[in-house]
Amino acid sequence: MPELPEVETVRRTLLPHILGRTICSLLVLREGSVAGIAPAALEAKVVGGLFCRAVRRGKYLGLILQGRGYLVLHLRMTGRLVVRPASEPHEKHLCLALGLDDGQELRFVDQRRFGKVYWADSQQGFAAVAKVGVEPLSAEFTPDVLARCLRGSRMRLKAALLDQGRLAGLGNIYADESLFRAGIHPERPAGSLTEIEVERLWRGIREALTAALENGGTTLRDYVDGDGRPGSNQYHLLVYGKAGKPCPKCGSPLMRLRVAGRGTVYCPGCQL
DNA sequence: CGGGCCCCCTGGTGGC
DNA sequence: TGCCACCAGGGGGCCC
Repeated sequence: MPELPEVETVRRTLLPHILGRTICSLLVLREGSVAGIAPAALEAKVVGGLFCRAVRRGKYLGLILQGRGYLVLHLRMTGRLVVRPASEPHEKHLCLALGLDDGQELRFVDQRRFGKVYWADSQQGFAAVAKVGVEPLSAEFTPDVLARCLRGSRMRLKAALLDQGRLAGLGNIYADESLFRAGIHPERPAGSLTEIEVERLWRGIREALTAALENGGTTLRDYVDGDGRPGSNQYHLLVYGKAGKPCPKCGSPLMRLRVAGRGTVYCPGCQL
């Protein structure tokens, strides 16, 4: 499940494959994967365009075509971006293929079909598609900013962390990892944290995301980077997917809850 | 405002 | 071996 560290890793690893390349063709195999624009209109926007930059906001990836706009992607659960020679057979769940001027294809493959491709004509358009809150790895994200994200909210804390309009890019894995690192219970009312707890949560979020980024993301099943390589952060997770196993801090069994419709793992001894 | 549920969707798992 | 219910979840929509 690509969250911020995975999408950022894709951005960094994909860039060398597409930078300076011109798009020669667009093949839409699954119209449902294209949102907000008709496939023919998207074709007119992208064919002839040159990749000059790639940006990320939360879990949204923006591949910038010089003087044209943003090819925006959201990978959702199982979306993958792969670069393959155009001569290679299509993947089973291929949704969209961009022919490049070096004989390669940039392919959007998505087994579960939740992923979406959008088009934005401008930076403002990109911001309107990728309408998310503060970037947790930016300098702008301070404990004070986190406090403002949570202040006055009676939502359960984990639900607030998953709310992309508040913080950009946390999904189920890193929400659990951040809360464990901070030692705070996922069901605490978001607005009930003390200043000290907000500071701990701020650090927990930063550390969980930074570690994941250093490890090239978490590969549980489907996620691979722009080179087709899995990440290794799954070997460094502290609690996600480890219900019943001993807590890495205190040894008591990790417990499982359902919060905001998501499976949630936490330590009843450490997270208060 | 927030919680709960459904939907989109496929493949893996476990029960019988 | 096969069939089937169930589960995983990002995000949007809907109702209460």
